[in-house]
Amino acid sequence: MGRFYVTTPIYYVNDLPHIGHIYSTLVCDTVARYRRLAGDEVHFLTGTDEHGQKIERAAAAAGVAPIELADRVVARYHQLWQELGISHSDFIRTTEERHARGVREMVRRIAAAGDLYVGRHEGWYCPACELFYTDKELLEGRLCPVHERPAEWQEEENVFFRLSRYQEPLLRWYRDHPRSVRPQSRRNEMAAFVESGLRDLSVSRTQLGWGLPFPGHPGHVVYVWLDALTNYVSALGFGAEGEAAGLYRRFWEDPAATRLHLIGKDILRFHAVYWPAFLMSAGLPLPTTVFAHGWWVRDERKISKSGGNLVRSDHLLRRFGTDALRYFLLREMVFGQDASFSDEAFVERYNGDLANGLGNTLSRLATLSRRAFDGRTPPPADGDAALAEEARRAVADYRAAMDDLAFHRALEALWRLLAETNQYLVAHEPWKLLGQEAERDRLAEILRSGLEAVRIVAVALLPLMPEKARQVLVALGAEQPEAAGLEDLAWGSLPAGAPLAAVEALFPRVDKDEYLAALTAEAPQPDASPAPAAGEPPPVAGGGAPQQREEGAVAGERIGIDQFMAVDLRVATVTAAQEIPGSGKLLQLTIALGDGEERTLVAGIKKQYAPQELVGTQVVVVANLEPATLMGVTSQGMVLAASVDGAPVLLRPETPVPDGTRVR
RNA sequence: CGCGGGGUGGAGCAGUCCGGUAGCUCGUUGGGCUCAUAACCCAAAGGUCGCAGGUUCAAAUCCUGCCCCCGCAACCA
Repeated sequence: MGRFYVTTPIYYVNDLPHIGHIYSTLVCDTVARYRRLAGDEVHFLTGTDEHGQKIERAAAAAGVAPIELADRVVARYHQLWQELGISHSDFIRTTEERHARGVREMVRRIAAAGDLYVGRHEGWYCPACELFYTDKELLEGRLCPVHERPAEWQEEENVFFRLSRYQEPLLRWYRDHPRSVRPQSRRNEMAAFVESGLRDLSVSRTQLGWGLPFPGHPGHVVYVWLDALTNYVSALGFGAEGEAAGLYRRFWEDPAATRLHLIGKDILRFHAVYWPAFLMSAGLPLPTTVFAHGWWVRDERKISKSGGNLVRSDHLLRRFGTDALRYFLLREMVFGQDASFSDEAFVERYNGDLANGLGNTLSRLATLSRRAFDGRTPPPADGDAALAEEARRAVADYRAAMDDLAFHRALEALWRLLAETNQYLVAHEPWKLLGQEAERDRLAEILRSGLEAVRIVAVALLPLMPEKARQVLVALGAEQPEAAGLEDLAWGSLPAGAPLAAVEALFPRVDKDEYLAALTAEAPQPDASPAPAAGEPPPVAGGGAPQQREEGAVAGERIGIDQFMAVDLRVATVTAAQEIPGSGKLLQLTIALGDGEERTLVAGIKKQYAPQELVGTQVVVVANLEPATLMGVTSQGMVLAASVDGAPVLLRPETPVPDGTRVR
């Protein structure tokens, strides 16, 4: 019995939700449901981060006010969380007044602690981008890399936070609280980072309109991270008076409460360094644990050639249902590490674990029991001691794993019990006892034991696969599955003589080859989203895998023949090819375009082609492309290649043709 | 010295924090069962745990050094 506060990152609204957001949120939901099962008072927060330049720009591009853009994306989040059965208690938006109030209070306290001062931030600034660039980022002649216009030397006054003052306190926090940052490797990483020295942090911006006004500094807005991170307390009512701050007192100030921030590893530093430092400065309690999970990466093996890198969560949801996706994500990732997603692995887990494992086990037991006992669960009987013991062990392992956020191990323990149940059935062959009146008690004992094991698995699955778990419990005659608690993991509470519904397949088996073939055939529906602007990493967003996207639209608008003809495509022979020192992807090519004209060209094909195999072969190049300099080499054109999952395959004439031949 | 992940039977992975018989899923082969969603059960084959040192009675696990692979970024005009 305790209080448990769990948060997702707040997601940046310039991007639609993807698998990374889904995963972070799903994990939090599972934790929240588990703590509720354990009888804790739980508060589960998620939300959106809506300030910042990128939002402002994206909105301008779309011709709407920033808040309208935010509203749209937020609607998508609400819809998705509903589809996924996310059980959050609250959804905070940083554009809400309650949040602004919390931020004001946070800034006030930090200022009162003497941790703010005004300093200068200076550098090369591009007025068009509204961004500072480092010398390294600028093009030759101090040109903006985006606009190729001269950058201006600008000095900006900023409010700084004395982060440097918290170096030692942070190190002490890591050292004295082994669970402060998890997994341990991340805590080491943060400790090393802090040990290497902390510089004060600029916490205001003047270049930005779309943000919270910085108290006491007209013309400044609050730095997005200070703004965003504060959501974890502002949503609880921090900065409010009386009743309105009740949640804050219960969940943040209560020393006995657990405060868990679940995040993706990409935003660890903000949560494990800046946030605790802000809190220390403001005199607030620190989180109990910041847990950084890994990323989903799309594996390289080509399951669907045209599918690109997208994890098609919407497709999976439609085809397999929420709980199947939940199961896969929770089972496949070793929590804390990276994991790879593939359609093949998904179907295999679906068929092997869900259809064959859980579904079929339930199905065979239910059918036997219905036949033997007139459509009902078995009458009271002794349970099998051996299987009960195995269930007890599985539950113990499950609970230890869940307490440790090791979902993959928790599921493993449950599936081990299912396997043991199947072994138990084969060992006792209840089907041979059907219809033998003398063996009725014996049959009741066997089936009751098997069903009991399945019931326990279902209770344990409530936090992980809420809907399917509930279905199983209802099928087994439970009257109020939603009222279940951890105590129901004990052996022996299967309802006796309850009507046992004919169970249709819980997870209908899917033909793997057919499914994968269908995926390949299907056009890759690009899940249209506002293109994320490149640049600084998204604030509290992240929360998981920055999803890799298939570049470019397959088919955009049509163009006229004249537009096509504007591209000067020509055949050329590679006369020399060499590596560019220090480059991992680029080759420098010299090509002959006929008429004795030679050009230098840079191509990103080093990983697929060796220089010597290119010399003497013909390729197709864009001859009238604006030159560009890459890794110090100026490229006067571009080699054409088909891009297969990002790997180039060169286009070459079928038979040799004169250099300089036009391609059309 | 850019950041990160990884190298464990044929494939995909646990196990490494906290040393003690090397485990799971899939696949293969043979057998069994027939209640169940072509499912379920048993058995077999198959592993120098990347390499080299070190610590230890004992190392996949701890320490040191090295090799290789993969993401991301710098760089795919």
